[in-house]
Order: sequence, then C-alpha cells, then structure tokens
Amino acid sequence: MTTEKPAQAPAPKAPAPKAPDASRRSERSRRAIYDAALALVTEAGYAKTTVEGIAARAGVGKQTIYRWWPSKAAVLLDAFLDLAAQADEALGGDADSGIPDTGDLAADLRYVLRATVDELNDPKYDGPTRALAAEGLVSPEFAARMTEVLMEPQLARYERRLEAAREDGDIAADADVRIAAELLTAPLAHRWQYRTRPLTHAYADALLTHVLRGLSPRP
Amino acid sequence: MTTEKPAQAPAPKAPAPKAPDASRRSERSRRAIYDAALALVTEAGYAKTTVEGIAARAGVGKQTIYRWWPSKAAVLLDAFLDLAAQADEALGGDADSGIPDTGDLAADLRYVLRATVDELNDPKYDGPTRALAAEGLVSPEFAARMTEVLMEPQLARYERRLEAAREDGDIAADADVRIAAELLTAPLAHRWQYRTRPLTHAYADALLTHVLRGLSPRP
Amino acid sequence: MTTEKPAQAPAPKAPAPKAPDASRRSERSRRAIYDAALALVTEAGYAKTTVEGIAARAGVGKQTIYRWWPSKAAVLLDAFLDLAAQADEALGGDADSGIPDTGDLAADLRYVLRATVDELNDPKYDGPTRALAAEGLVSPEFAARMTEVLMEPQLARYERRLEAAREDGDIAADADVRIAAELLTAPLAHRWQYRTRPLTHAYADALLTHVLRGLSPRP
Amino acid sequence: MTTEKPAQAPAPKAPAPKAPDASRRSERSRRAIYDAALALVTEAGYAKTTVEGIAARAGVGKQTIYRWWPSKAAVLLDAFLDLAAQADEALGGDADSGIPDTGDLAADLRYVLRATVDELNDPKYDGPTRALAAEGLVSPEFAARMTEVLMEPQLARYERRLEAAREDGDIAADADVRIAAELLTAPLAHRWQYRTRPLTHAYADALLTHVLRGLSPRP
DNA sequence: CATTAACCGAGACGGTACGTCTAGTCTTCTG
DNA sequence: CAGAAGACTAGACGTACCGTCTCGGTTAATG
Repeated sequence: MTTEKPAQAPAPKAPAPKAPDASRRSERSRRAIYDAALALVTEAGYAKTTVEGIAARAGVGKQTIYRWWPSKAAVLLDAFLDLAAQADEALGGDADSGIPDTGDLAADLRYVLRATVDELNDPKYDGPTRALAAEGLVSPEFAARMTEVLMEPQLARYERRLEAAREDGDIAADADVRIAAELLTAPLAHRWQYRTRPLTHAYADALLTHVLRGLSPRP
Repeated sequence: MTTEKPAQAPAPKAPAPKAPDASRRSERSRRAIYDAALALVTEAGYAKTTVEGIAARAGVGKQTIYRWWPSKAAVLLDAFLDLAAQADEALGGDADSGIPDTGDLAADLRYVLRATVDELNDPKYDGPTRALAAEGLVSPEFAARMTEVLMEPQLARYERRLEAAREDGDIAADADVRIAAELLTAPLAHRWQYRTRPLTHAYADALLTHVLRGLSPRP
Repeated sequence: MTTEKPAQAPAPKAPAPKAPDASRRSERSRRAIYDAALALVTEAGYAKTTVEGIAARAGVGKQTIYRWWPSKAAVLLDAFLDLAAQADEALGGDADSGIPDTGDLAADLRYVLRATVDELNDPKYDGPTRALAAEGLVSPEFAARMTEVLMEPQLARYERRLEAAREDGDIAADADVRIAAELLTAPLAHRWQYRTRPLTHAYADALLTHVLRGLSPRP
Repeated sequence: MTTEKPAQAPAPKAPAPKAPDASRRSERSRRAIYDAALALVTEAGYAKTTVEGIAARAGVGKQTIYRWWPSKAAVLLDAFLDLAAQADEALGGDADSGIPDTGDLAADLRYVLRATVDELNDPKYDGPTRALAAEGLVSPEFAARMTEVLMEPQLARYERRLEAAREDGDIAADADVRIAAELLTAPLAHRWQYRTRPLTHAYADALLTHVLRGLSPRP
C-alpha cells in the first residue's frame, strides 16, 4: 500500500480558485491531523468527529485542514492510508507485496484471511474503516476514490494469487478469479459490517473451505 | 417481510417522562413522513436529508417526528420497512413467503438473485438502502435493529431453501447453509456498496454457478 | 426618548426571505442580550465585542441574535435606546418631555448641557455611545437610523425650547434656532469624541455664555 | 500640515525585539501601500478594507505592512497625512501656513470654512476621514495621535487668526478664542459626521454669521 | 568585488469570529 | 391533548482575516 499524498491536481485551469504551495506544507501539521483524526474516530465515532475537533486536538487551525482536504472524510481516508502504509512498512519491508505464494494455496489464503479477520476486529482499524465505508455509501465520488485506492488493490492481490494457482493447476481452468476473490472477501466484510455473526478465524477457515471446494479442478 | 410499526415500547414504567398515546396518532402524518423521508433521501441523498426537511415536506411539525422516532435513521428504517411491506403486498399476496421451491435449486436461486440485482439497481430502493447501511455502520444499536428486521430474515430465507435442497440431496450433506447463504448475497452487496463493478444479471448468474459448484454433493 | 422596538418591517413581499413571529419572541432573551451587549462594550470596547461573545454572555444561541438583528451595531443601538428609555422612565416619568421651560433660558440650557456633560463622562453611556458613533461613521444606513432615533430628537428638543424663547423675545427674532441648537451641542460632542480638552461643567457654562451672546436680541 | 513620516521610535532599548532599518526601506512599497489603502477605503469602506487587501492591491507582502505599522488604522493615518501634505504642497507652496489674514476677519473665515465644506464633501477625503474618526472613537491611543497631528493643528490655526483679530479689536476682548474656534468647526464636523443636514456653503456662511455676532466687541 | 545582512513578495501557519445551518427541546396556538 | 408552527439553546459548518512565521530572491552597504 502506498502513501498517496492528497494531490489536489494543480491543473493549470484558467479560473483556478486556489492552489496552495505543497512544497511549503507543514509535515508536522499533517501528521498531527492524521493522528487526531484517527484517535477521534476511534474514541468517539465518526458522527461525533468534527473538523473543529480534529483541528483542536491536532493543535492546528481549521483552515490548515480545509486548505488541504475538502472534507473530514478525505482527511480520514488519507489518515487511514498513511496508517496502512506505516503498518506495511513495519511488517513486510516493501509495501503492498501481495499475498504470499508458498505453493500451498489453501495455507496462503488462510493466512491472509485470518489476518484480515484480526484487522477488522482491531479497534484501531475498525473505527476508521467503518467511517470510510459509511461515507462511501453516501457519496459516490468518495466511494470511487476509496475503491480505487483501497478495495481494488486488495481484490487485485487475491486475483493475482489465484491466477498463479490456476497456472499451477491448483484451481479449475474455467474459474473466474475475480468472482473467487469476491467470494473470499465479501462475506467477511458483510459479517463485519452488519455484525450478524462473530468474525473469527474458524469462520474464515470454513469460508475458505467452501470457496476452494467450488474452485477445485474437476476430473 | 412484516410491517413492524414503530412500537417504541410503551411499557408503562412508573417515572416514564414521555409516553405518547399511540391510539391518537395521526395516520395521515405518519404516511406523509414516510413519503417525505424516502423522497428526500432518494432525491438529495442521506447527508442532505434533515429532520427539518422531512417535517417541512411532510407538512408536519418537527415535534411530531421527535415524538415517535429517536432519529432520522429510525424514521427511514420504518419508512423503508413500510415500502417493502407495500411491495410484498402488491406482489405476492401474503408477505415474506420465502424463496420459491420448484424443485430446481439453481433456477430458484437464479430467480431471487436476479430480483435482488434489480432491486439494488432501482433508485427507489438504492437511496434508502444506502442510508440505512451507512447509519448501521456508524451506530451499533441501529445496526442491531436493522440486522434483526432486514438482514437476518433475508439470510434465513436462503438458509431455509438450502436446507430443503440438502434434504433433497441437491447439495452436499456437510455444506454449511449459513455460509452458503452469505456466499450468495455478500458479493452482490459488496459490488453494490462499493460500485467496484457493474451489478448485472450475468454477474448474478456467474456468482451462482461458482457457489453451487462448491456445494454440489460429491460422489 | 421612546423605546422603538426593532420593527423589521413584516412587509408581505412575495419572496420574503424570512419573517420571525415577533409575538412569540422571548422577552427574557431580549433583555439578556441588551445587558450583555452593553456590559461587553463598556468593559472590553466595541472592537473586542463580538456577536458570539454577546450570545455566550447572555446565555443565548447565536441564531437568536441573528434572527432579530442584522448586526452587532443594530443590537447595540436597540440596547442603548432601551437603556435611555429606562433612564427617562426612572427620572421624569413620561419620557421625552423636552427641555424644561422655567422662563429662564440660560438656566434651562445650563441645566441640560451640564446633564449632557455628566452623561458623556459616565462610562455606562460613553462606551455604547462611542460604538454607535463609530458604526455610524462607517455605515451610512446605520447613521441614518441613528440620526433618526437619536440625534434629531435631541436637536429638536433644543429647537423647541429656543423657539419658545424667541417668541418670548429672549433671543433675536432673526436667529436660526437650528444653528443655535448645533452651536450648543456640537462642540460638546466634539470635545467628547476627540478628547481634545476635558469636558466639564465649566466648559459647558462658558460655551453657553458665548452662544447666548450671539443670540441675544439687538436693540 | 506636516508630513510626519511614521517614525516608530527606534529607541535603542536593550531587548528590542524588532528594529527595522528605516534607511533601507522601500519607498516604492510605501507609496503603493498608501495608494492602495486610500483607494480601498474610498471604494469599499473602512470595514471592508483589510490589511490583506491592501497588501494584495499594493503588490506587497503582508509583512511589509506589519513591519512598519501596527495596524491598518495607522497605515491609513499616514496615508492621509501624506495625501494632505501633497495637497498642501500642490496648493500653497509651503505647507501649513495657517488661515489668511487680509484684515477682513469675516472674509478670511468664510474662505476657510467654505474650503473645509468642499473638502468634507470630496469623496477622496470623506472616506479616509471617516475611517480615521471611527478608529479614534474606539481607540483612545489612536485618538490621541490623531488629535495631535490633525485636530489640534487645525484648531490652533483658527485660534491664531482669532487672537490676531482680538488684538485688532475685531472681536470682544473677553472672548475665548478656543471656544470660538470650536464653535466654528464643531457644527460643521457634526453635520458631516451624522449627515443630519446637507453641508453647504450657505450653511457655512450662516454658521459664521451667528458665531461672529456672539464675538463682536460690545460698546 | 564578493560577502552578507535585511528588506522584499509570497503565502502557510495557529487562531478568532463571522453568518448559516441543523439538532433536539420547549412553547403557543388551533382543531 | 395531538399536532402544526416555529422560537429557543447549542454548536459545527466552511470562509475570511488576523498577526506571526518561514521561504527564496533581490538589493545595498561593507570588508
């Protein structure tokens, strides 16, 4: 996962309303804003998180937020991407390396699905993730950006691993890797989102079993 | 699907500070509020829908809303349930009859999955559904109520049909019908929510094929 | 001096932006706002007096101020008129009775000029008066309203008394009572405003002597 | 009227936190700032004139203003003094020469009072003058400086001319020239400030007549 | 003649207040 | 007494300026 700094397209349109000079931006403030935003969402929830609250907690003027982001959701998305980038860096070294390929498809998928379960159960991620999902539900533009930088890259990782498995003959030649990727992740996301049932490693394993059974090559 | 009128437990507690007399409630106002809420959410989106706006559009005092519902989300949930009940009534006659059982599992599931796709693509349902989902993401209490009256009943219908199929030997004896139900609905919901890919009948069919392949009884 | 409640012309124009119902207005809030506004201007000065500050001190929502007044200056004008009305009521009984007429013009004018000096030296009046004058300097509309309800009525009182004096033969028949009124009040106001010299009873007396000398009937 | 360049006492205090080197000051910027300040006040009014606006219009950094002046009012005062100095220079040659003394007191005063009326009616002076007066009403320190460089010098000119008149026996020996000066200027200023009545030459003449009548030597 | 100090335009920063909007409560009047 | 109407307290919104603080880039006087 890459950091993806805001990038307010400095397209040289004629009646450009504003264009802050990104090179003079305060890194200190940016970090403080990320930390404050994540903390507030986790502690108080998205609805009670306000731009004013973030600014106050970060020790920053409100305008410094509005100068660089169009909404609190955008702040939170960048904050979350930053958090994820940090986590990746701490763990793997090079970011976004994809799903491991040990040759054992079931084991590899079990590993990442269990990790996903753990992440969704971790309050540090749960709060911000819910906030982003809620905003995406309500704003198509935001959903588009979110899908682009979060959902698609994640699904693509599964697709790549499954593609490799197909080439190895581990799954049926006519299996649709995109659908397979969705079958692996959507039910997890669904349980997390609606809390219909507890989200456990056992569930992830059972889910995996059912999906792989449908993918296995036929004689 | 049952209508589920509001029913803010009028439990006769001793020091109840409020207990509006439901028998004197204005049916006219209730309907107007439902219509206004659904219309506003559909037209302007959840974020721009306000309690004041609903009241004004319904030609109703704000207090009339706050007297009977705790939040705009609750209004919308009731409005949506009412809408669904009306639709059921118009269609099937008796509501909530479950998934048809013609003996052909694939055909039955294809029928309901396609119907679900159509519903999710219908603006009349899309707006309110997104609003409810967004609220549920942010408020656990609301999510609980929503799950109880919307998600679980829907999943239960799939479970019942799959259970019947298992008894008929149409699917493997050791298949988990709950997981199967989630495999059928969650990917649909996921595509709808994040708009990662278009939501079509073809997709529903492909999804069904993959899931059934995993469920089929083995020799 | 009369109270002059705001009176935002409820003219029934077609696209009326808003028209709060004055009959349902909270008298308690109105009084609290007046008190807070006067206190803040007196204590902290006009520049540091803010609408938010007035609202906070009055224990009132900001909107309650904006609902009834277009600006802090307008609030202050009404507050000042109210203060003056109260003072009149406490003193004379019926308000706005004019300059006394004991038959002795010099004595009558000396009395009111000294009273004016005392008032201008009283911090309770000084602060608000400076604020109003400053606003009037900068906003012609505000100046017009201020002149109408404050300056002209005051000058008219002098004119009436001087007119009576002329009829009695106490001043020259060809004297211009308007100019005479201005000669009596403007220098006082000037010293007060620019603080060029102390504003004392002795000064008022000397001023009066010089003006009356010019007005006295010639043989 | 003297030019009075800023001169923020560069007193060599020990821990002086700031002491810009006036000798290296950009004359170009100073002029641009004066022009911008006067233009903005005249065009948009004092309230809508901002330091940022002046800086932008002058093509100058904000800091260049704050380096040399403590507030926008101070900028405007200097700009106004500069304007007046320029006008004096254009007219008389040597500045601040005082009221003419042709031997005819009435004619001399009529001349300057009419000139004052013209100046107060000239938008070029009206805007800035109102701004300065408004600021002086609200800030005693600013009023003091303004009085010192503007009001007192002006009144002193009248006092000097009237003193000369007294020595010539043109006015009563016991007349107070200070009060006389105020009687001539304050009513003019009052009408200008509150716009109670139009400010015309006829008014100036009538005012002069009334005042001189009071000053004339008695038998 | 190069060095160097500081003024300059520019504008990001932490803040405060603006005037608007909505939430949720309270009050008044009508059917 | 339910309901329509809407004023009330409260507080977040997004904008505009404040006055301070860098940041490079010219100048100007000095060493």
